[in-house]
Amino acid sequence: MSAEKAPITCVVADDHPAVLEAVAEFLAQAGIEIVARARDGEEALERIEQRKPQVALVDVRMPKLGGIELARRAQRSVPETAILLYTGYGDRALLTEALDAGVRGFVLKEAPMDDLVRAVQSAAAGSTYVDPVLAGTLAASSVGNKLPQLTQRERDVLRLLADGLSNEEIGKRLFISAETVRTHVRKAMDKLDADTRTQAVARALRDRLIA
Amino acid sequence: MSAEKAPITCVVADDHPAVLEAVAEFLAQAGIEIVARARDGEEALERIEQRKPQVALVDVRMPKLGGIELARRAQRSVPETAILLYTGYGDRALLTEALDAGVRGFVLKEAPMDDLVRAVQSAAAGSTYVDPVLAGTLAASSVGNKLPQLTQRERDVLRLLADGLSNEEIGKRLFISAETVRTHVRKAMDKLDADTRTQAVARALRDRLIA
DNA sequence: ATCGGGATCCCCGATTCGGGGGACGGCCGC
DNA sequence: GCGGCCGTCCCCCGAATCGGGGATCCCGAT
Repeated sequence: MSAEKAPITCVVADDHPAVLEAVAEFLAQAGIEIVARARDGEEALERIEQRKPQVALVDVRMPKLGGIELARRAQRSVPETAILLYTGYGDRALLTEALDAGVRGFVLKEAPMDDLVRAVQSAAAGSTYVDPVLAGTLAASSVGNKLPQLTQRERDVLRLLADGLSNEEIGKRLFISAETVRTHVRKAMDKLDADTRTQAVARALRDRLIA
Repeated sequence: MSAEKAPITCVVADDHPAVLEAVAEFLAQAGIEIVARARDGEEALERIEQRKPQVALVDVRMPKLGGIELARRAQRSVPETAILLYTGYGDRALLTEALDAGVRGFVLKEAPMDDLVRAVQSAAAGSTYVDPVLAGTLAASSVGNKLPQLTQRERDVLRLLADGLSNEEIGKRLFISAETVRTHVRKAMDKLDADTRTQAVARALRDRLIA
């Protein structure tokens, strides 16, 4: 018994043609059956729902529908498909967000391509593959290093703060008093462990808590 | 006369193995001679200086040495090599910075791979290739929409500001007075057209003027 | 040689911020 | 039903910031 079991079925999605081709080609040569390719999130979701592959290897950043949201939806409609994220970088926010979106694995684009095969095989086998580098990040974040949870209101305020509005102006915009804005800002600063409102905004931006 | 002129020589550099393979493979099939491949900026620069290819297709973000800085150095040591940037996205900051770094072209990773060939050929022929999408951005930015140029000092100050330091603390850190810090902040605010220091930091972060 | 820009420093008055406190209603979960 | 979180609003006070001036020095470009 060697190469004669049914091949793993896989959908590949990436908005970069080069990546899409390379990945699909490589996996195919490794004996994995590429049942579909997609260039954006929506297309990927369609293909996954149509073909119900064992594995879907998707880019995180794609037009129309990002990898995370794609995973979230595919999780509901096609739970038997394991979603693997193919990402160029990994920060805690992405990691944790993807985790509870039901993602079954991470592969870094910097990693050797052989890792792709291992990841796909792991995912198909039901286990989870996480890139070693990301695993480190993950470990660090689970050892008490969880990133703060901002409320919607706090994000609203920080967002406007980042746009240069004063407390007063933000209050007018959100139909609340400047005092309340101050409260939100201070609570956000507290959560973000920031000494100044500016630092709070910078941290929120860097951690992608606000856009 | 068709396929029998000397092939264009090209170095390809990308830290993502998938991209590196795909691009090199594709260009090779298009009759372009790939004289070297590199996985990071330093390696790329070495290869370029050794092989002096007509074209070097390099990723913007690479370990050790980014594409822009690579272009800047290669421009001095090997001016006969045309540097093509292969980038996943294009914002004005990147575009303008790359332009005066001597970059000879841009290709988006989202673009069809055939564009790669055209870009390489254009670059080899001495002209400049810019991805249509980026060309749009470029046009928009040349119609008075140029993004601000911050001085090193201004970036330093904004950087520390983003870390929550006060003027006083920044001054201590940079061995200048808090008053001078204020001046830099105000000039940066001025350039960034920001109403508050917080907005200045947010804009600088978003436009990647500071990290 | 002049001119501009960058970096440095200073003063002022008005406003805002940071950090502390308290308060009230609503909603959700236990 | 009660505690806890969220969102809202208010007070005080000292410190910092804002926006507007002006000033000096040096270097590189013209």
